Amino acid sequence: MTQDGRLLRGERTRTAVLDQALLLATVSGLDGLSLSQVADALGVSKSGLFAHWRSKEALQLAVIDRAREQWTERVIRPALAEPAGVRRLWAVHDHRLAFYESGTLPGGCFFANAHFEFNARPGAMCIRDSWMAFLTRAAADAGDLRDGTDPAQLAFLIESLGVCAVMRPSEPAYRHARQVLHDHLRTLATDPDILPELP
Amino acid sequence: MTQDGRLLRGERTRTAVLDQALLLATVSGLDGLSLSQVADALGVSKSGLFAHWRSKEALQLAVIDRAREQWTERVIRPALAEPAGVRRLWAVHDHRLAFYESGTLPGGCFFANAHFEFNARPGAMCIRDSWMAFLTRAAADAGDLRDGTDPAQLAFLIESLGVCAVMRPSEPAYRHARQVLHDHLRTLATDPDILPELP
DNA sequence: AATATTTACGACCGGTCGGTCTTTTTGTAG
DNA sequence: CTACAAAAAGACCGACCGGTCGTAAATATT
Repeated sequence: MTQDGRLLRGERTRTAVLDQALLLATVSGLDGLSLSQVADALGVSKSGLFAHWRSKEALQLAVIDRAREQWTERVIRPALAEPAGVRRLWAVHDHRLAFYESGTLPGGCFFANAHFEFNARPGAMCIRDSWMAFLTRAAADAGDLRDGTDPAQLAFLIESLGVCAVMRPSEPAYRHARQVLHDHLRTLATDPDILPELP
Repeated sequence: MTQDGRLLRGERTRTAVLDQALLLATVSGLDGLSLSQVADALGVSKSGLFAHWRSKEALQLAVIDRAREQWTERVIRPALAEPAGVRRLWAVHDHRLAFYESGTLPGGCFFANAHFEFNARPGAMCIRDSWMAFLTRAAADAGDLRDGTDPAQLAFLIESLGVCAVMRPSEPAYRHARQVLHDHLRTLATDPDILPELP
């Protein structure tokens, strides 16, 4: 670990800028994000940002990386702590909704927003591919599902409910998103009772 | 009907501008839409647009109205042609996906895009409320569903699958979106055989 | 104390934005 | 042909955008 106060200061502002930019990006969009807005919100000068990122695009890429780290820590890691199968599938869904409910990002979900922002533009989102692959893998690795269950189809359902819930964050939406998948998993699981009960 | 050639010409360009603006709005976003882009794409001057709409906001509102008309004609009206109940619920889902598949709007779904664009900003989308109300009503009016079926929950599932399908338009996504709801409706319907078979 | 390095700032640039104003073109009617 | 009205064009404005450059302040090294 470095002890240089200059580098420490730089690292501090760098993370502060990234956090602020991530917040603003979920509100104004990754493209609608303005360097002036980010700088003003933190009380720093706009030109100072260029000492850390050579262009707006570089900052955008850093923001994406930051969002991915956050997603991994808040959703994927807790799910991997559960045993593979129906419990892990439920955990990933539940932690995802809990992350949305926490209000960490005022704009809901960074990736959903970004996906809809760029869905018709070149160089689209490749991140979501790995996310869907993760869900599909989690469904395929579930040995406690009835034979004939289509992993891709189940992954699609889980993703659907999550996206729609964050689309209009409200108590009924989160409740429905949980209820539908809970019911569905109970019909698919060979032993439905290993699922935690809904509150 | 007016016969004045001047007014006819104005009406023609007005609809042409609205069509173009709707296309661009699904790509760049309703806010990211630029009057210069719209004008250039049609080979007209930017200032000429202000003869029809006094501001960008007025044009945006007109675009929203246009999108709503299109949605009504392509999705809601064909669904209302079906008898109330499980068949109508299926029709609204199927026609919606077919509209997405037609590629009419390069950006997928205007309303989904707009919703994610403004979900964290004041004066958010009120249109989606009436859409969800329509879905919920269609589910509540279904007399051919098993007792105990929650209309709001079923509407949430239908909306989820539609949104997720347009999120990444692909053959598997559309297939999954149809398969999941088809299976689900068959388990809910008192007479599953009135549902049209999937190809 | 002097020097080098890293962070941060203020002034400034070209370009695009939404919007205004004046003028020209296009079509109707007397 | 003239008078008039609607539509469209063109020049132009202030504001904001991403980005550059020279410089000052803070920190470390010698």
